[in-house]
Amino acid sequence: MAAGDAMTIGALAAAAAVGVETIRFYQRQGLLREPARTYGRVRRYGAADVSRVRFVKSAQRTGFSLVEVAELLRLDDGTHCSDARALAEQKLVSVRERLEDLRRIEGVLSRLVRQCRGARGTVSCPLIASLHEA
Amino acid sequence: MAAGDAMTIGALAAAAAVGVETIRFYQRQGLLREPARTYGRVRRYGAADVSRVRFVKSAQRTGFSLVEVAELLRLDDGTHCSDARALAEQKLVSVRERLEDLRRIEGVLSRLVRQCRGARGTVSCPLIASLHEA
DNA sequence: ATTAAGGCCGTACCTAACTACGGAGTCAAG
DNA sequence: CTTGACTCCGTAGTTAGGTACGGCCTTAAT
Repeated sequence: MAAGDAMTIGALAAAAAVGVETIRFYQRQGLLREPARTYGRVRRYGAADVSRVRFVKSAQRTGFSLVEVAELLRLDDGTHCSDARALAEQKLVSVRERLEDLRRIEGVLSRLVRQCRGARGTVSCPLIASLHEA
Repeated sequence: MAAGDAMTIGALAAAAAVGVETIRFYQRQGLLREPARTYGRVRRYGAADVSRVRFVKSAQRTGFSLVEVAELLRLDDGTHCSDARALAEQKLVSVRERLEDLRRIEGVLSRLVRQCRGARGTVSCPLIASLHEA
């Protein structure tokens, strides 16, 4: 089936590499317009819908939540670059915070593993002991 | 109230800096033993329970899930250091994976923000455009 | 005309770690 | 012996992002 202008929900899902239920879910979330239907009430999608779903997935990979993706989609007319940038800057701050957290955890964990490796004959496990103290 | 051996659930929660409901939740999860009760069926906790809740919180800050914390508590008798270490090594792997993801996101996001800042007079927003492409 | 594949819908379920609620019972102080 | 703070319990709700189900309907090909 061509990704032209008469795709079923299954074809759209395949074209965008997501599940059918994901499309229905995005619809409920307002991330995707309700498409035209056949007389039998079957949804018909077009190429623009494929782009839109791909945009959502791409934005997700870049760290945006679905609520933020919805916001980005609202700003997607070229005239709101500074608004979009503000959203990205905010996101960057929170990403950096999570990054710091994770780096701290990585540091603690790798130190503990190292101590455990060299702990032959120690009375108690350094890892467990450290969790009791902190 | 002293943190001795006749604490109510509220006193334990305060001593460990968590909510009362959190204690009940940990109980249901098997992270905390069911304590002795008064004749009126009110729970009575001791100092050991404070330590245990603090251990849980400490392990959580170190990146372990509650299921993993339960495992660590099972290993907490000094004779299972290599098991505990294996758990920590596994966790370290997943933490490093998340770190890589987050670093990638940070890179993409900071590049996009930079591009947006210098995008005076560009036709379309570099941030939005990039999400359409990727 | 039949049939198989796929679409329709509402609703429930999933993980994780809590958090909230409500009506009844308990406890300690005064 | 009353009052008010606290605790009891089971159950339901929260967030995020889906995933699954099941009974019926539409569509396309044979």
